[in-house]
Amino acid sequence: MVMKKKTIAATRPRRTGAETQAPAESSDAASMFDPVERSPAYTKVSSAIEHKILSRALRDGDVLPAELELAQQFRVHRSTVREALRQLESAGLVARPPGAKRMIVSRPEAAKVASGMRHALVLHEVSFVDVWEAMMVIEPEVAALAALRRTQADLAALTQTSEAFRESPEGDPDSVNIVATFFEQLGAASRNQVLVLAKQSLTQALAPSLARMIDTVPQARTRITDAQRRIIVAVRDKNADEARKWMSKHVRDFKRGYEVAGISPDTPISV
Amino acid sequence: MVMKKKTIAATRPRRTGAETQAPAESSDAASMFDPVERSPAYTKVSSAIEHKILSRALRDGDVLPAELELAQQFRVHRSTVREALRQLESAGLVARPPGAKRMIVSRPEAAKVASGMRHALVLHEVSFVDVWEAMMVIEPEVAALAALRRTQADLAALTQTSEAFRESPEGDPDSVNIVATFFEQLGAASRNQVLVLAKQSLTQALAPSLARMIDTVPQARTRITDAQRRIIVAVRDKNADEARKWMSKHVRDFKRGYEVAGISPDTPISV
DNA sequence: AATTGCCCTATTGTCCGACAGTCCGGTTTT
DNA sequence: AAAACCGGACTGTCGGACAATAGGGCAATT
Repeated sequence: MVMKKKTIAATRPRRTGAETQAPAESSDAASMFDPVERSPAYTKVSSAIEHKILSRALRDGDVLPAELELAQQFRVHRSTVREALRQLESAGLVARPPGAKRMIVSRPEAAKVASGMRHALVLHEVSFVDVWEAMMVIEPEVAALAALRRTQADLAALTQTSEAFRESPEGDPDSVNIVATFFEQLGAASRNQVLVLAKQSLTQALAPSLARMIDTVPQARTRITDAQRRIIVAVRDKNADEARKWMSKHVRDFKRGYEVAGISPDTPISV
Repeated sequence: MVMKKKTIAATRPRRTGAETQAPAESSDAASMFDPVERSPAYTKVSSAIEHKILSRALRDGDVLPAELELAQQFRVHRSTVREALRQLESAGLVARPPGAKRMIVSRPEAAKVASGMRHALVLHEVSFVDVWEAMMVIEPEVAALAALRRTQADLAALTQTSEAFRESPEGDPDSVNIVATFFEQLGAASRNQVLVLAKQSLTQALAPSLARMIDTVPQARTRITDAQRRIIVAVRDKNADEARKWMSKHVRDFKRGYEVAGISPDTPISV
């Protein structure tokens, strides 16, 4: 167990070196050689594992081998494995159940993906209208689908959420979350995971400024309550057109609210 | 070395045990204590940096301090910093320009976000119809927006791409990429970053199976060519309704293609 | 029998220290 | 001035260490 390490270090072909000077003697505009891809070991390790996960050789819930064992299998140092694991962890492909030692393979949750998208939106200084526009595209259709596919349980959940919103006190900072939940449940009722994923990012991105809006515009609460009620009725009656129509109004109202609140539609969304 | 552990074990409040029996004598279902949050240092470091980036104290293009310096500032070991950096790297918040030493702050590219979403879709075994349904929701509207907002350059790009597709040889494995490019450019023309992000994931997710479909169904190529032509005309004329209509047909055709190719709509999309 | 206390082992989180390979900017040589 | 050279600053990776803890097993206790 002592000499193994030496052997490895000697075997390992100090990765770089012969690559940098190649381009010097290429003919002209069209280069003769493609830049050689030099990727650090931690990337190699992480993509190896990632591949196993995506190809479902490792399935959701499987326990990953211990770091040391991985290190031995890949013939790299444990630190290297750990760096790889951090990549996968932040991608949501592996996770550690609270208070567990080993990592398990997991599929990225909607919230995780959404937050990645939210980061992108924030950093690209996407404006409120852009998000709103996307909502105008997606939400009404989702509502329509939900109306067609909802189960009794979906309906109950929606009703309860709407109830909760109606009863939430005036300045309750939690109100927005309830509104978000309503959207989320509608997504769930649409039985389309893809749309749910896309939607969630939007609501997440919008939430902070929406909160301010609701607190500023007095009519906001009643308008939201009203829209929710209409949507619920449409969903209950499996009336896709109505659902679409009211969701459309509902989302459109958001923009109105922003205008009334004096928030410019071009304000970039923020954290 | 023997009694140290004893002391520790005694001090440590055996977390799990305490929780499980708490509900026994508590008033009812709600447990009395929240689980204490224990997060490793690498997470703390990475969220500290993440926060600085999202709040734009660190802006796109800024060079991060060297690992050693970060380690000193955070008072942790360099390895710990590196683990944190890997997290940020895989989130796309920092990146290293090819052949550069220091890391720079960057905003997650559309492709990055899209691939995160694609992972999620694959692992959740989302079926082809789900993706297709989402496309049916998004793409026509994007086309409509594109028609309204396209510039001359957008139009040129679209035309060129469509041209490229028409000229691509029969079994060319690159054909799908050209189709994808067409969608992407249309997204760009819509001037809505949010929709672009959402779209891209869908096209990415669909691409592999789409490739098979195109190769299997003989009529596919002409139908695609035709649809593209119509869409381009509509976009040229700034005719939103026509653009929407033809994009709708175009996407619907995909499903038809799958049916003809004998691919079940419930096939989960794969890598 | 169920609970509690104690110990051991496998593993993780973190740290130290080291070194080769490479990038970069300045210096010397041609 | 262009080319070759050089030393410092960093990164990538490694070897090695150690404390803390999750998980089990075993024994003492209720």
